[in-house]
Amino acid sequence: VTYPGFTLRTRELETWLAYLGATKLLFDELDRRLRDESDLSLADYALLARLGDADEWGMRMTDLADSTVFSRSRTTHAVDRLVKLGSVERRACPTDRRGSYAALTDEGRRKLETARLTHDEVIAQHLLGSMNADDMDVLRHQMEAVRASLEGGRSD
Amino acid sequence: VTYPGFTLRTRELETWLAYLGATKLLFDELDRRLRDESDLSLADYALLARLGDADEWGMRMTDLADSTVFSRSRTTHAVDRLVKLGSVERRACPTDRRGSYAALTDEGRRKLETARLTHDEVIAQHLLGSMNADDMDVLRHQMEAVRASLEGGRSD
DNA sequence: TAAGATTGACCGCTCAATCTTA
DNA sequence: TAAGATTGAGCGGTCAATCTTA
Repeated sequence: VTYPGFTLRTRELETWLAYLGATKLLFDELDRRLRDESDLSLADYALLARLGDADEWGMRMTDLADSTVFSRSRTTHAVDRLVKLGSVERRACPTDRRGSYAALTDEGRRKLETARLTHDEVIAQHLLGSMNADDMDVLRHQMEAVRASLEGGRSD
Repeated sequence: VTYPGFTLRTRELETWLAYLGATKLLFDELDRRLRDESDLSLADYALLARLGDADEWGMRMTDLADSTVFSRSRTTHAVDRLVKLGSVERRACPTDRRGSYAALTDEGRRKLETARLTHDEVIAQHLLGSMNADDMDVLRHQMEAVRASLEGGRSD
């Protein structure tokens, strides 16, 4: 289907442009609402949400980076900021002295609970608002295919 | 369907996370390939591509900003950089002396032609690769609904 | 008074280099 | 020698302030 030295057809280009534009608007809106209402960027929220799913010991930095699709250095910088803000704390890794854990503080957990309301509301309203269960399944499968097609590269 | 004080269900959350992760991977890959092969960021490419669709006079800065979903100031900064690189030139607006036009130079047009190959290849391979025409229509309609739900806010 | 556009300070992200332990 | 993680310089984007013309 696809080859070097080739050009997108009209339907393909329009699909991509619709996806690009809508996605930028959605991410920007979500980021803005989280900043306004919880003083958190979308990237910060993604990190806290991941840590909220982990147990009380938190997660290894590398796992946190992988699960958010952030680079290692970005994860280090962002976690450092969240530590300064009091939402996250670091812990040594008992089994591998190169390793480092990040975990939510009580304050981080509270902040996450509040921010989740904003986050879920924006996603429900603007992304999922016009979709039924079938639409969601279609979108999810499409996106899983995209991810499968790309997985394996990332690092830092 | 959606209200404040509410939480995403499993299917909804998984749909969003699949979309978020795949989109980040795709945008990062596209940005990386454009930088490697054409020395252009994805944002630069979006601007050049829009100018490439305009006539030889180019576009007003505001129209360029709106069509790329960038803020006005970001558009100014980015166009300034592209002018320095020789891909874009500025022109005065004859009918409104507040206005400013940006247009491709010959070099910009050449650069766009090359970059378009990379751009289209990545999109065709990783986004559209596993879709048929119906899938594309579904995705496009979903994304148009998202955009409609968000349109009207942006400025700077 | 508002619209088009720009400016500069600040901040987060990327990249390459570095450090430490496996 | 490689893996986990961090560091700091450089750069692009945001935001608020500003300038000019409508």
